[in-house]
Amino acid sequence: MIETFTALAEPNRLRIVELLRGGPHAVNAIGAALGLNQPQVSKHLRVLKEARLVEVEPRAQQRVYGLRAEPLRELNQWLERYRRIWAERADQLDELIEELKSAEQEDRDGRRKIRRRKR
Amino acid sequence: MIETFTALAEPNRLRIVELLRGGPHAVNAIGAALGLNQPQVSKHLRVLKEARLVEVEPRAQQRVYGLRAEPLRELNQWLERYRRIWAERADQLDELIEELKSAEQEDRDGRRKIRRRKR
DNA sequence: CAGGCATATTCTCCTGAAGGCATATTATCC
DNA sequence: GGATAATATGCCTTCAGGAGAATATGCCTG
Repeated sequence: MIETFTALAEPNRLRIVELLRGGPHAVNAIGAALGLNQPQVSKHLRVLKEARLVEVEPRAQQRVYGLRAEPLRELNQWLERYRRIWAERADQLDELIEELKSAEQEDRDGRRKIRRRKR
Repeated sequence: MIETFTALAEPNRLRIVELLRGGPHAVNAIGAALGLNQPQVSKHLRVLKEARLVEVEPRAQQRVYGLRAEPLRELNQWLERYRRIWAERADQLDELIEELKSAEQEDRDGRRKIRRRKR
């Protein structure tokens, strides 16, 4: 998971991935499309390959790179575990704020101190 | 998007996010749970906050951090655009390999050269 | 097999970011 | 207001990794 995030965190690498979304490309095509020189493209592709985000197919002297499904599926699964958070309309702390407001309400007729509860 | 990936690419930051999945935590609680000293926790939280992945709620002297939904939704949307790839059973290059096999088939009774097509 | 392509690798330089430690800041309690 | 707790910030050092240029490797054609 970390490796996937790391690979996608680099701007040019993300651009490469976005480009490959349209289908497999050869190295020089990627460089031409994104205005990168060839060695950097190869290096970025290496990282992406190690993260298993792309795979290669030799085509004469060219190497055609295409996206792999697996890490994207894993990313989806990871995100799935957070669905409870992003599917609900409110953020986590909104509920907490509600709690606080009720607490303040109770405090109306008492001391102004707020007790902590996290251990 | 890049900012989200960058924030999640750091191991300790990812651990913090995973921890916060269970609900909001105060800074010291995070440090205790993950074995990090306080300044690093604050710094990581700063990055996460700038990436809008977390938000703060003051609670007396403590700061309670909780996850925000928005970037996770954006991540889901981003991933959605790749659904065509990871939803299908095969990777991009598998189709290409099929093409190649047919091409070789044609070459059986001709020259052995393979024409490129990507410009 | 010589020559030319397409790609990969190596080396060096340099910037950015993470960790550790000390200190500043903010809020609470007495 | 002074002491204390919780957190944030600043400084320093270290290290990973990205860019550039040169070179190596592999493959094809004549």
